[in-house]
Amino acid sequence: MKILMIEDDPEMAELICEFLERHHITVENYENPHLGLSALSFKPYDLLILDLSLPDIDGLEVCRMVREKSDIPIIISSARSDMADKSACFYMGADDYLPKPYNSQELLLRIHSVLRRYNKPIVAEEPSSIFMVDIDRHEIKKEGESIYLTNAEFEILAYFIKKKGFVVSREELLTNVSSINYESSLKSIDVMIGRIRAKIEVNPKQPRHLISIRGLGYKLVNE
Amino acid sequence: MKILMIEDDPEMAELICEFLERHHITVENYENPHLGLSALSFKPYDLLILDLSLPDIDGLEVCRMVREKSDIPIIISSARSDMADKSACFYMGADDYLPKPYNSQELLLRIHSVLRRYNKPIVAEEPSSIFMVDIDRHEIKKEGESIYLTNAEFEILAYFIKKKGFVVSREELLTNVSSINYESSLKSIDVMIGRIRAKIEVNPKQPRHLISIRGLGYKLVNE
DNA sequence: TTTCATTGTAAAATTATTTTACGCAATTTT
DNA sequence: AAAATTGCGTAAAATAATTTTACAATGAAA
Repeated sequence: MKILMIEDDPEMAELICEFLERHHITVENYENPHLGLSALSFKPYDLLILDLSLPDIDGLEVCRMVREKSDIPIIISSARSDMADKSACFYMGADDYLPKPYNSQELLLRIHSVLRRYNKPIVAEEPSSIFMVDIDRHEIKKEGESIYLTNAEFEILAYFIKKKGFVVSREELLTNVSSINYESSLKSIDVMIGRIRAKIEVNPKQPRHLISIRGLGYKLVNE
Repeated sequence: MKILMIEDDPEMAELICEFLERHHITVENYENPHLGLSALSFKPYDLLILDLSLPDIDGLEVCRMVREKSDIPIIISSARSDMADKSACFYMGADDYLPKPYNSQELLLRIHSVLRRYNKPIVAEEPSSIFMVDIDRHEIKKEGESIYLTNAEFEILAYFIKKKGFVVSREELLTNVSSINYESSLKSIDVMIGRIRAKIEVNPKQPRHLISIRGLGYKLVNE
């Protein structure tokens, strides 16, 4: 996560840098817009924080120039907080506008929100669960990969996932999973478990996820 | 340009409506969030303005529910202007946050800015959709290639695309797709699906996009 | 009115899923 | 160590849902 900043006030720049670095964001500041622009064309950045009141070129003009060459998310900050400027920024292709003075927390919030829009989540969510259910799409993913399951298989596995590792008895499945007939024999559960294993286990002979607990039933290890 | 608003204060709603209508924006307000939500699923809107302090459900919860089903741009307005709420909004997938009181001009600005972001898929938000609908041209393209579809076929497929991979039941299609007579038998849906498959699938016998979910309906895999 | 494309119906064919049955293997109990 | 229990894998049978087919109804355009 690396941010390019163009801000001519060294104190301000220092302040922001320190704050963001504390949040594990690398910031590179250029007090001179020309240098900043050339840095942008040579190195990859995730976001640009641009001050409006710059020496030499106007910030808006910088914004336009950036937007001509790059899709990078842009947050503009400015002491001039009048409406006209604001509109102009968006017109130039900025993604957010932050009137000075602002507190650092506010900036961080905007960074997150802008990045979210670009589908670049700052903190890659690390779900510790291997299996994730999407009821609406009738889909279960194992490590992000969607696995094809029949109705009963889907419901059974979803039930196990819901149970978070607790042992589930065959009776419990029979009564709680609607797509298996509750009058069926308990044996059919075994068959279905076998089929689910064939689909979710690397080596179905030595299951690592759907574990049988002799005499009790099965449990799911979802990690 | 049509906006859905969920705002329980009738005066406030009236004010905003009038202002926006003067700017040629159609606004439909629901004072009850449930009604608003259901409107959203039945009709197409360009943007949602959501009040946080609602009766019955919390605005944040409404936001989450909307975001689960839809990509619509969301602007949240609220009298509670604390940071926590603000972050929560963005976390729930809102696109902008507008603390009350605000003047109408400010709102209009936000609307434009949010819409601008959406129309400019700077980084393709939906990185790989195979099927794209162009309602105005009554056209659906598969990987850029426009495919000829009859009215009913078009609406059905468009409906699937809108649903983003969610399972759609035959009943749902019957009631939501206007060009199929809602008195028709559910079986006709299957026939139409078959016809659509013949047009969009490489091998209609082994569909890879319009997948049937036994006992539930169908879903579209749009990638 | 005729024609043509589209939509809807119904039955047959096909296919997928669930269930049962049974033999074998593994584990536990006696 | 033998017997009993429990779990596993396979295949066949039963069931149920989907797809295909052929054709009828509809409705808009010529």
